[in-house]
Amino acid sequence: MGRTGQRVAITMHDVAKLAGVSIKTVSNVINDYPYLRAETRQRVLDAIDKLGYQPNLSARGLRSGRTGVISLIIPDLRNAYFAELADSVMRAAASDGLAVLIQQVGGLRAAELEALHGPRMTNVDGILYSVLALDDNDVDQLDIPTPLVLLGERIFNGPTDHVTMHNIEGVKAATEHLLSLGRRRLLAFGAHPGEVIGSAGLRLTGYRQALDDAGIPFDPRRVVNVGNWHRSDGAAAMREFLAKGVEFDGVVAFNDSIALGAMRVMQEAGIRIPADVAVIGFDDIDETRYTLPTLSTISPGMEEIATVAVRFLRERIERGARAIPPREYLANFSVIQRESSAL
Amino acid sequence: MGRTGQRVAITMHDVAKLAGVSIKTVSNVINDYPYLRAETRQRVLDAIDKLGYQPNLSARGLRSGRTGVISLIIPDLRNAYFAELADSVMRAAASDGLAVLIQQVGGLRAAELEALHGPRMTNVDGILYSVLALDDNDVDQLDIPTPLVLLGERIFNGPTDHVTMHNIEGVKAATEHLLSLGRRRLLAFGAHPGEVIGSAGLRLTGYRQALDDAGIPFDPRRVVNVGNWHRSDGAAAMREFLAKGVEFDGVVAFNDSIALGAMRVMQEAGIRIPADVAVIGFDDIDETRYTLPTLSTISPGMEEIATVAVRFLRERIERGARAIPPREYLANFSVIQRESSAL
DNA sequence: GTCAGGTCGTTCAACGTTGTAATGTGCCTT
DNA sequence: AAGGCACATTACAACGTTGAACGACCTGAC
Repeated sequence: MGRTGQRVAITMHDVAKLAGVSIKTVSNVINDYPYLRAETRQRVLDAIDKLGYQPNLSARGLRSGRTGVISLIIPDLRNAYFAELADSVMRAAASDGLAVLIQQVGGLRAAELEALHGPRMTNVDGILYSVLALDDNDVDQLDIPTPLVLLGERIFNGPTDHVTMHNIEGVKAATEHLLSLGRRRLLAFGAHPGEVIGSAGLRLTGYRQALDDAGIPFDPRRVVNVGNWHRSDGAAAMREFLAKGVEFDGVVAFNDSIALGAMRVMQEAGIRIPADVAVIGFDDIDETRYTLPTLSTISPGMEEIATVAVRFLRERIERGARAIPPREYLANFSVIQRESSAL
Repeated sequence: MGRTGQRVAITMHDVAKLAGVSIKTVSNVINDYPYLRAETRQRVLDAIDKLGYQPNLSARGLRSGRTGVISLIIPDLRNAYFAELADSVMRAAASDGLAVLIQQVGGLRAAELEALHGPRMTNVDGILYSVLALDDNDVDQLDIPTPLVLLGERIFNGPTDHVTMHNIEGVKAATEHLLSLGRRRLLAFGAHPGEVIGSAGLRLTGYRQALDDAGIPFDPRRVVNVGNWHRSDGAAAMREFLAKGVEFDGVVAFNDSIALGAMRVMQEAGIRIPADVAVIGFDDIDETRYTLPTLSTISPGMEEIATVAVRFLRERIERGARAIPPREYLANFSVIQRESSAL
């Protein structure tokens, strides 16, 4: 195999010679071409077995234009939500025989663009892109030849499929859940100032809708900004908020990680959960089942999102990147009540 | 691009024509061939820019035998330890310009073998393999033409590099730490019956060595088996153990996840941590900093492991899979004391 | 004035596979 | 008996790139 001469791999030629057929017949066997005598097929399979032949995927990729690999662009695997998303996507892809190349872009604009436009995109059949840095103004950046399916809340009405969750309705239901417990002074925890679209913007809208519907006045002092959505950011934001002395009896956190960070800080401060403050998060990541107290949350239907996203992408790969008009899919969510919002 | 005619990509030919040079010169520009007039190089770069040319990685991979992709074989991204490992590996690889193809094998023997021997291995420059299902008896399965570096505790003395952590010494230090607090009735939490090598076997050895050195008799009743090492397994094992009524005042858990599951169950049962029972885990996953109480643990030097593993692999890729005799590397560990074992 | 050696660019073939089209077979139909 | 059709296999070229080798030009040294 090139360069230094080491690694001389077995090719179709070797198999063909051993089986006494043409190289194309070997190819036909591998690709399940129907018109093959059973005896010929068997002879080829035996030769493949004997030599331990494995098709060269680079060559196949070059010739056929298909690599059997899709890429998944996400900010960061250290974030439990994305680790779980990656897991779900990989399992959905595996059942279609697709491998997944994960590209961590850390929420950096340049890195996201590179993943979309860089050379690696020539090497994958399609891209699953969980948008974080780009927004609606960058829609033309999505006009690439590779089949593409969007995830996340940053871009709606893009030129291609978009699979996402009920952000507004989910947080609205979360808020209503805390209201139903009699809590009235709820924090919106995780806002991004000025953001309208995007997870933070949409989720804040859900919070406000629930308050409006219940006839409870909106109090901007109870909107807490949290820049990133890791545990440590939630902890820091809560620490700062407590220092202000604004009263509250419930927290609607915009994701689980910041809810857990905040919970930890509240407990340090002697606040009892749920007795003093009820908490609900968003995402239903695994660890919410094992914290003390366990965390109520919104399950956004991640498995469904992963399955549908891979299916949409596979359809675009098979029928052509532009052959299908853009689709929008919203997964079903559900409210999971646990100890942090028990009666 | 093949099949259906859509996606006609720009190739070196187009660039060459526009720049008025041969296609090989374009290749030379891209590959930083030194003997190029600055003016020629610029002309080519301009043409590349103008056309938006991106090299076809399948073709490059076929011709040169290098794809710029390494694969990382791990059991499961839902396990925080492996998600963090994957993150560290990907960042280390990215700084070498390598992409990472993660293969989740769920600890299944067949899946691990497929990842090692299947066709995908023809498509990657090297493999980072975190062994879980195979063991010392399978060493000959590792005799593959692709450069390979092993992680994990299942296979020592394999035919290739092995990068791992101080399991015995780490748990020994963890045990000594609890002993230094005056605790004497320590659980070894996470054993696998009969296992000698492998994380569970080695870590149990560390626990016993610490007891021996301190002259404390080993009590087999305080060895708790935990089949898998997810939070839920730790929770279930602790629930079962508490039912037995065996007294204890410390828990040496063989990883953080089961420590957290166990901690949660103990707290439900009214056990105060660390007042009644001190707890220490292993791995130093992110969430141990945010639980209540925060979890003391052994930091196994994961960043170092990832960096060294990628470096070893890169060296094997560059110099040939067999050109380097097997190396063994053990990362430095440290004891991280947090609230769960505070005085 | 010649030659060695560095500089700059080119030609050619090959990596291993699959799409297209063609070539055989045999059997059934008319 | 000739044509038609389903089956079975093959020859050939091409996918886009890079390694090997070579040629032409220039500079400086003797």
